[in-house]
Amino acid sequence: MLSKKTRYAFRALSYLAENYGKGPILISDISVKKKIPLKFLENILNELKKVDLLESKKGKGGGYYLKVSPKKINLATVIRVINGPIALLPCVSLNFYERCEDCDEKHCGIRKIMTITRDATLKILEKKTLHDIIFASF
Amino acid sequence: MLSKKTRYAFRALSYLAENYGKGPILISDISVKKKIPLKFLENILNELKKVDLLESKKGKGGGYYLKVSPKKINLATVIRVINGPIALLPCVSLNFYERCEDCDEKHCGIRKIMTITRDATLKILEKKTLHDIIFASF
DNA sequence: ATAATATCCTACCAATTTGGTAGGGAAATT
DNA sequence: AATTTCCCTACCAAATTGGTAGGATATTAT
Ligand code: FES
Ligand code: FES
Repeated sequence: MLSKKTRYAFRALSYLAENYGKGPILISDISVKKKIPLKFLENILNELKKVDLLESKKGKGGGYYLKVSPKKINLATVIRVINGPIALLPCVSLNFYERCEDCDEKHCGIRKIMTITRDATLKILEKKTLHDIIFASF
Repeated sequence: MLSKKTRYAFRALSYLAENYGKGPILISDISVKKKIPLKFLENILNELKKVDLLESKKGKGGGYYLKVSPKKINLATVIRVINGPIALLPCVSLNFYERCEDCDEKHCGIRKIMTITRDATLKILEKKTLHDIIFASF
C-alpha cells in the first residue's frame, strides 16, 4: 500500500494541478484546503521540488507551483519519489533494483511473475497523469 | 513491496509444491533447503495452515504439505494472507477496505486510477498459481 | 535598512511494523 | 515412556512511519 505521505503528496499535487498557471500557491493554503499537517506538507513539497516536479518562490507572493504541465507528470514518477519502488520485489524493480540473496534470478519463477505484474502496473501508472486525476473526478 | 516474510512464504510454498503428493515435509528441511530462519518459518507455515492452504502432521513422519493442488493456490491469496492488501489504497481494497478520511470517494480521481491498477494487478496474481511459479522457472 | 513573509533545513520524537529469537507445551509415533 | 515434530506465548532490536519544533535563509515591501 502507498504510505499516508504519498496520499498527501497526490492530494497536494492535484490541488496545484487545479491551479496550474495561476502563480505560486501557499503551503498553508494547500494545508488548509486539503487538510494536510502543515509541517509535514512542507517536507513533502520540498522533496517534490528537489526532483524538479515543483518550483518555489520565497517571500510575499511566494509559494509552490507545478514546474511543468499536469499532463506531463505521471503517477509512477510521484510514487517513486515519495513512496519508493513500484515493483513487488527488489529484484524486479527498474529504479530501485537489488539482488535477491539466496535466489537465482535466471531460474526464479516468482521473479518472472512479478515482472509481468510490474509491467502491467507501470503501463497504467506511467500513462496516467495529474491531469487525469483531476478530470477523472467529475 | 512485499515483505521479506512474504518472500519466505513463496519460497517455502514453492518447495512444498515441488514435493506435492510426496507426504509431509519437515519445517527443518524447508528451512535448510530454502535458507529460511527456522523459527520464523514455523510461524509462516502455521499462518498458511490456519487459512487452509497447508495441512500438518505431528510426530515422526510428520511435517507440512499442501492441502490442495499447486494449481489451485494463486499468488493473490498468499499475498493477502502474509502481506496484506494488494490494492495501493485502502479505499480500493476488496479484502481490506477502509474509508479514506477527508476524501470523497464519488469524486476522487486518485481512487479511480488506483482501482484500474488494482484490477490489472489482480488479473495476473489471481490467475498465476504455485504451479506456474515452478514451471516458469525452467 | 529593516520588517514582514514564506520557504528551507536540521533535529528530534512516539507509535507501529518488521524480522526475528527463546522456551516450553501438546500431539503423534515408536 | 521416550522421541519426534508441530504449536503457542512471549519477548526483542532495528527500521519505518507520521509527525513536531525551532530556527536559518531568501525575497519583497516599506
Ligand atoms: S530472484 Fe528475486 S525472488 Fe527470486
Ligand atoms: S477516496 Fe481514497 S484516495 Fe480519495
